[in-house]
Amino acid sequence: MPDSSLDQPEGAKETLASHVYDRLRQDIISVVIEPGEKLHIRSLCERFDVGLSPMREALSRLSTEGLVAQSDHRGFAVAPMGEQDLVDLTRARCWLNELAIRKSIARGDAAWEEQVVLAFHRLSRTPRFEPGQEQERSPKWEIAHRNFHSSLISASGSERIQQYCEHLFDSSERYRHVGRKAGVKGANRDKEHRALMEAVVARDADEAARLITAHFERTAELVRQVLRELKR
Amino acid sequence: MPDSSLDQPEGAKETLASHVYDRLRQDIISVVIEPGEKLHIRSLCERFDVGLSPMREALSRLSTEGLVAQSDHRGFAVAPMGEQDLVDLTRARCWLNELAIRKSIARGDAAWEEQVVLAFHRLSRTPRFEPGQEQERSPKWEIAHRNFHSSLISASGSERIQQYCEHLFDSSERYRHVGRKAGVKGANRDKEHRALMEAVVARDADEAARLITAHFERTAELVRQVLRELKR
DNA sequence: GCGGATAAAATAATCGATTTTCAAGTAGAA
DNA sequence: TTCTACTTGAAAATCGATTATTTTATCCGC
Repeated sequence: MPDSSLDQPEGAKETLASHVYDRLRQDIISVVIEPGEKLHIRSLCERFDVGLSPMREALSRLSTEGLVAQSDHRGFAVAPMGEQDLVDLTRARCWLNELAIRKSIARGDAAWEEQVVLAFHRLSRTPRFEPGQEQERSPKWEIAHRNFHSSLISASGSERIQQYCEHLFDSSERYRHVGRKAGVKGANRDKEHRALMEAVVARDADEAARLITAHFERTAELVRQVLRELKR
Repeated sequence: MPDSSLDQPEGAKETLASHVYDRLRQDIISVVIEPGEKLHIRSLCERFDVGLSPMREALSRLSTEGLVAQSDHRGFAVAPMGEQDLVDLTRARCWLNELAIRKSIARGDAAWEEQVVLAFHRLSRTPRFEPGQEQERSPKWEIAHRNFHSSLISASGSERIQQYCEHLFDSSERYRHVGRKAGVKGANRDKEHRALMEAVVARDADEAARLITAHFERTAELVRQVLRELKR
């Protein structure tokens, strides 16, 4: 029985805990659940139709990851979001990705270069929205976007650095979703991606570093404005 | 209220899960449990005298942290160690700490400087070994050591970057313990720490970056040799 | 003897009842 | 009225039994 990702992607193999972890994680990142919201275990169990143990395990994992805040004997809550946190996150993201892309350009071979070009191509060919629903971003686009950014730094020479970058990417995704919900458009995102790809092909580390930082800071700036308005 | 790690770390407040997490974590970092060793839940429950749920929760947290490897339906095992992993880890550590110390020197104020000086002083005043047992490193020294390295990067401007650095520090601690067990001496470690402190006070970013990288690479080199011999 | 299928044992994952803990609300005293 | 001590209800944490899965052992047919 090959698991067909159509009917039951979370079919037979995975553990319930893993499954529920993925689902809850997605809900938090997509801001389906509000930041700061209390996570009552019982309600979650009901919602996902599992027992306490797997639910608890999922929450534990998410809490070491920083998406959920845990305090002993007082349960779990979705990690709060705020302007200060966004500043912290954006800095870490800029610095780490700049570092990683420089190292990648220095160490990456032709195969890496091709990987970046390919990832860019796929991203540019993926529509940002599903033909039906214009307000929800296409999951396919999100995956392609993720892959593109991942490819840029995949030759850095340290698996861990990449892991950290991906972790930061996911954390940012939460903020991007807040922006999207408020109607912020990433207007010339495509152009920025193209420029990044071209800098890689040209092996221009300084330019790539400049671009990636600008790319992140521009997005963060848009979200910051939304956060300011929400607070009022 | 500094933690009373002497009398009763497992006071009244913590949950069992948190407590057992701390204990197991320490055992893994100190290489009391061999890398790669299978972690049979039942045995662990017996060992720490808790039920399955808290044990499972502790293991879950450790697995997102990377100290324990989890595979669905096949249980948990201590994360393996190897030369390749050490290379990856050391690179990440050098790059991230260099970055963080540069940012700290650029942004840190006088208070930060004083903090570094103080942390160094305390470290230099802490004996590396407990007067009785010469082969086990003093926990107090380890804490002071950790604090010193933490202080160096505490003005970087991003909480997350610091968290990553501390995470890497802990991962390295495992390798250092392997070295220590094999009788490797960190001969002029003290001198290196002093030089780092002085570079900070002199606000010499290039020198500090050079020193921190050298510091990590030297330690890694010693451990690498031990790993080579163990493999044979 | 060897390889593949089947059965048995071991171990992980899950559930739901039970225990423990926290905190909001209430009553009594100053 | 205000403060403290007690009560009580809600929620989290834990346990041990049960279920599902993997791994090991065994048995036949070749």
